[in-house]
Amino acid sequence: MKKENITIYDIAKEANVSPATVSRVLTGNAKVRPQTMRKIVEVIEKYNFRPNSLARSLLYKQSKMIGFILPDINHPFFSTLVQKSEAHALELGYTSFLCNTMNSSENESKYLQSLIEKQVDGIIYLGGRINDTDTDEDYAEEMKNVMKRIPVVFVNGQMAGVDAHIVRTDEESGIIKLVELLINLNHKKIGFVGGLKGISSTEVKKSAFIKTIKSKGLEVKEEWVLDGGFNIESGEEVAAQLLYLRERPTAVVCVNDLVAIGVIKVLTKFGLQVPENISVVGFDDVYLAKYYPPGITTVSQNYDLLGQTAINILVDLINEKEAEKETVVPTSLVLRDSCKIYSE
Amino acid sequence: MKKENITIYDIAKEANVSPATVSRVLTGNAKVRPQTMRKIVEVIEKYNFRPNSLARSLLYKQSKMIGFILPDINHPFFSTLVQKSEAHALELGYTSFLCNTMNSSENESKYLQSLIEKQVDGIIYLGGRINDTDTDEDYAEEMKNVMKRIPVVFVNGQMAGVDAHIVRTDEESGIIKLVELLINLNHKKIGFVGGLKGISSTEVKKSAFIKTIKSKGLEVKEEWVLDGGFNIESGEEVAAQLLYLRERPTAVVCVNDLVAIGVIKVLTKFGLQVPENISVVGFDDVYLAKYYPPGITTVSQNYDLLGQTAINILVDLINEKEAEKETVVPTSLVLRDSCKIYSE
DNA sequence: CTGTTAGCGCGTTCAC
DNA sequence: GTGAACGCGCTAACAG
Repeated sequence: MKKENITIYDIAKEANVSPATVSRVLTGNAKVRPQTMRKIVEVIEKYNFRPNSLARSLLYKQSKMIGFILPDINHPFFSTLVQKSEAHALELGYTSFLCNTMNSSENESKYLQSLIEKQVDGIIYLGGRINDTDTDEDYAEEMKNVMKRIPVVFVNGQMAGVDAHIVRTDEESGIIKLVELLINLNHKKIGFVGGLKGISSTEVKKSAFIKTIKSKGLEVKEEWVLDGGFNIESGEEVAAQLLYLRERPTAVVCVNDLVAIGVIKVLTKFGLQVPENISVVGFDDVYLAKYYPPGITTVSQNYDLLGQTAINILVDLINEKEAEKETVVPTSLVLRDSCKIYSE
Repeated sequence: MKKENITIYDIAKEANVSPATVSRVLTGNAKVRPQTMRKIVEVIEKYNFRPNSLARSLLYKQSKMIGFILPDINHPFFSTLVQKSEAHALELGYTSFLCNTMNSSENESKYLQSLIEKQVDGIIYLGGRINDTDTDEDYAEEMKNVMKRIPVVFVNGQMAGVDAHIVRTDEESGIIKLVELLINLNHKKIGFVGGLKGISSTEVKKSAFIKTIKSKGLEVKEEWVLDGGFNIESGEEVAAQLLYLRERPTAVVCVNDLVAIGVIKVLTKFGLQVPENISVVGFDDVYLAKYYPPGITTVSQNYDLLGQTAINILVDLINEKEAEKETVVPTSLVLRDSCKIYSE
């Protein structure tokens, strides 16, 4: 089990210098005579020596690692966001630790503990309990405890009573853009489908939807507002419900692109063409949205900006600099072919 | 910058015991009087103390971390595989470090060094240079150096001259199943599209394709075998080429599902219905394959088994147990609606 | 059952 | 410009 590691002592001995000198060439923190330096570098390369970052972190009290907490890396929204964030973190000298909670609060707690033990310098919270509208007391307590020791940034989430730094997509204005688009396209019967009660993103979107519809003097039919979930299956189920309706909406806003895909799939299957017979729009601009026929009109999350901002704020916090308490990242409308002008 | 960490010394002092005793209750490696134990646990909870795993790893010479090297977490094949593998690793007590190389060999080298410095116990190589058919000398050398210190498992890849433990999907038999299916459906003009020359997966699949076609007494037309890449865009481009042909194949085997999606998209756009006018099959059984209309017939990679096997072998190597040098994971045909019987 | 001590690998004083 | 010594937080070994 015990690995025989090469250490600076071995290097020092072979190069006839002290470990301290080896350390100096490693860090570059002090001057070393070129000749000595050359010799040391030579030995280092000979043995392919790499300093043990564990030891270094122990000493510095800095691990140069950040933890990511997210529900599921398999969801394109998260995989894209993670990829962008991670790349930016790497540029800033941080490596990333991914924690897929698989929507289990238990896992979430375990991972949180694990990240603390691993001495990560900060945590990016992409999803999980920060998405619940009703904050669980115990979780909030746990979160506060974590935050006492480690800087945390919430992305698109929040917790009641937890005073965290937040970076969030402007979901409200995104939905408004979508609804206004549909209204401008002459739609008067518009539905909102997918998402779950109690998940903040759903609530934010839904109320933005209702507000906009009403402000335009249109009606929000209860049967056109259908809960579901966030994946393709949810969209399929919700579409089935849509089909049962005596009076169907002429356009549907979906909580995200995956739901939109599910909706389009089932609607099409049963003979309702999108956008000819019904318009459907999504949210997120997942890469699929572009490819799924007919191409889904949606709102882009601005992954790059969202990820970079989150990392920048976290790093500022790590370095004990001031940072914006709440940053709102704008969205942009992406026009594709899943909606069209409504005409009787 | 310096964080004031709570240590076992603080706990020990407060509980009027020695650090060693605190350590004993932490590890459970020795008996402690219940009364003492209770007191210690109490103090630990009071301060919400967590042991520093960096220090522990330094001592044990084991980090309980594994590194994953992969091209891009945003590709559903990798995100699924990672998710399955990671979950299994976690069950075995290992946490995972993801390294997205973004198809850059430079990043790959950097990450490799970083993983060594971080003292990961093992590395799972999901993709990157192990997918090249022509092995670069320097990379092979670097890899061998890494493997001298850390166990490595290659998933669906290999390097000439590098004697690694390998877990791989039986791509050959997968392709054979696909081609035989098409032939049984009466197709006589079959193409193979996507993938890149010099990438082993492509070469394996392509030669399995050619072999099978020939063994059935059919012809392999050169213009029906088109290189491309591995994403949806590649599929689109390749489909455009297909459209130019005077004589088109009646069925196309794609190097993977994403390419199949791109192909179907463009073909459909230009009026060729799938499967009515042309049959298209993919590979991987990415979750999209199920949803992308008309539902793509493909070969499933058996992600669970692939991931678990890789982790099991790696962990065996870490524990210096014997392990299979090469494990082949079977595939299974997934029938959906993107191909049908050919009739003149 | 419990305390003392040493050392994992490294970097940073402080002398020289 | 270089070396000796200490300490980061933890646990195993050895006494008691």
